[in-house]
Amino acid sequence: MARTVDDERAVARFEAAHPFMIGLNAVIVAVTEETPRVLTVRDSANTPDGRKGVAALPFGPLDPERDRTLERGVRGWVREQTGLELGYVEQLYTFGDRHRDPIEIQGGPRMLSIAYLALVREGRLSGDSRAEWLDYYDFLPWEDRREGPSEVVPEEIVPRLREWVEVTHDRTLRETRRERVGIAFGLNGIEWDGERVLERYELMYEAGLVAESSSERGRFAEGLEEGLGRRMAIDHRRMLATALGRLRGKIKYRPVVFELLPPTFTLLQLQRVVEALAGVRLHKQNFRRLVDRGGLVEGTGKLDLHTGGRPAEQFRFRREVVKERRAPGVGLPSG
Amino acid sequence: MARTVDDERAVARFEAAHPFMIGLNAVIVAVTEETPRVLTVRDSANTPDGRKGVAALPFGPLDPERDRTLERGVRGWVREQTGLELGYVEQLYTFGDRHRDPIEIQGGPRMLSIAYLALVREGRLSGDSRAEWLDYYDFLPWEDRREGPSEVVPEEIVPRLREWVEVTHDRTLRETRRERVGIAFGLNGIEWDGERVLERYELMYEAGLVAESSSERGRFAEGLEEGLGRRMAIDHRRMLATALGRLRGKIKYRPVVFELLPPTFTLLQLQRVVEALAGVRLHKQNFRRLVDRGGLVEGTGKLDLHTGGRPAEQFRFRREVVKERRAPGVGLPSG
DNA sequence: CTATTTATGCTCACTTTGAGTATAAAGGAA
DNA sequence: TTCCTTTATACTCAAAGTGAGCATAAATAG
Repeated sequence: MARTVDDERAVARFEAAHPFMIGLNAVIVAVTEETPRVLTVRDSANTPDGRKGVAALPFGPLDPERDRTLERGVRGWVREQTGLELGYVEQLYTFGDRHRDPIEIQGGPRMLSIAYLALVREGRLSGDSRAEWLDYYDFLPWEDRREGPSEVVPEEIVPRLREWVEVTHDRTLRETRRERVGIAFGLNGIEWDGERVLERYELMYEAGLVAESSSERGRFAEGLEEGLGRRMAIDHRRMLATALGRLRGKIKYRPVVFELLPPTFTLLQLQRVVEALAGVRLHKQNFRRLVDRGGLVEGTGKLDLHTGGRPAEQFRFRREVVKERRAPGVGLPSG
Repeated sequence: MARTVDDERAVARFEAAHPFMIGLNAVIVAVTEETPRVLTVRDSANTPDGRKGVAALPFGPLDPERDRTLERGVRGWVREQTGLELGYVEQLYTFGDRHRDPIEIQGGPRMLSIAYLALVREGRLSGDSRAEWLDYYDFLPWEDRREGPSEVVPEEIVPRLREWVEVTHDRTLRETRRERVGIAFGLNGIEWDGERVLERYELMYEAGLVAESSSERGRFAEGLEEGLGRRMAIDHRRMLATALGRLRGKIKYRPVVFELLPPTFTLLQLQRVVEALAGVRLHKQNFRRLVDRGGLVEGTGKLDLHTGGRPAEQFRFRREVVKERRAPGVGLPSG
């Protein structure tokens, strides 16, 4: 083991270290009609009571023999498990805190998961398909504000979080929490920021408002038997939150939406997909001005007659835009 | 090992898998006067010839016993190795491709590195300091365009890359490469994009223009004994490139620059730090309009008399801005 | 034929940007 | 002291970009 920065102590500790297990997780996103979806599998390991099994993200081990790169590893077993061929793939985050998985406590090796974000056009699943497409917002309902702010925020989340803040003994910590809640949920004059998905989830997790919070969910969850939103295995919902936040940011400056659309589409279809991800409604005329003045799309001349009104022209993505503009995304104005 | 998504084959392969070694790397950035710096250590393991040792990023193993979270791990051994107490820390990327380290080929366990980005005010180093602050742009000279585009781009880099493109046999691959070069280096009408740091480095790596490219550097490197820019251990320069790209992006929408500045500073000092990172000069009057109209800073009333001209007011960062604006960064206009 | 629905073109006020001009307040040199 | 150089800071102005909405076009369902 010559590889290191010749720090003797480090080398020694390194070699003595327990082995790790490396898992690869994928948050695979598609949008059908107007609902964002995520590909899930059933994890019965985490429901000892023999019920159907909680939803989990597709998961696979990194096979050091086969997978020359991490990304190939992800693509490989997603193909095996679901028959899906991934297009756009990007590394999201590496989760490695101890005790992410309750079962790990019992002395097994430390578990590390590298999460990836993938975008696909929803397709039929093959493979040993225990895989299933589920509605993304079932897991994070408060993130969908297309029909206005979700009532669960003022009615359930904010009051409970406020209480959680108030009973914090340490003064500094209390103020920090108050500030975090305000920023994350857009209180006292602050605007709701669609990208702060993870901050919102983490606050709810810390306050015990989601089912994944450790067994003692505490008093703030009174009346929330199942917690808020649908639960997922281990810390997979945190990955979901991370992915959504990243995607909402990325959409603004890179033309990634097109990965989710068929080769040709109407401008309204495009808009609906963006809205589905961003979780807000957009102004139609301005949206179309943005995308075609920005050179993101070009008309094909063909019409889509199934719009329910005047036929819409079909457009396609202009790949060349990447060479022309600095940040060719779809800006997300207010509404 | 109950943890998994009940895929028998996966479980089996998982348990049979070789152990991995997990390393933590930190790209620790500071800005002194007007030069961005990175904290490095010497890695003699990679220079068998007994010379001084190539520059490397501070490196440490993840200690599963001690480090409850990855971030604590990074903070911990940076403290030990350099005496530095890190402030702002963010996870950058996980590098896990096989044979990142040439030495690994000889059959050792697979090596995975999780890289972090940290921002600090440059300080004195303690600890067993083999650590040293070096100029960031020594490693990526072409990224500094404050005095205009670096001549090395048109004189050395682009001609060699063009040749590399031209001799590509496969037609599709050749076109892809041509396009990549154009986008990354701002050719044929495309604008130079400061954030594409990694894309530029990877092209140069692939074409064999940097010393880290595998032993056979090939004909495009003729006359470049040492490769372009100063070399680093293993794939650390790739981490440097990743970090700079990320930082250049982040600076625009999060107030991270202030992590690099003293508590109070003049607007010109602030501007110089931003310019140092962005690698471009900015328009002074517009820059100051941006930061104070954006509510990023507030005057302290005190003056700095050592400006060399009229005294400048000293400002401080307005922490509250985070609660008010959606993207409180310093936009980076052209010049 | 008409009401309804979606598509698409265009206006208008307002804000943000890019680029300068002009003036102020230090120190140093003549 | 006066002038010259240097940096700070206030303002102007045109061009480009945004948020909102009005108006017209072209389908379909009764």
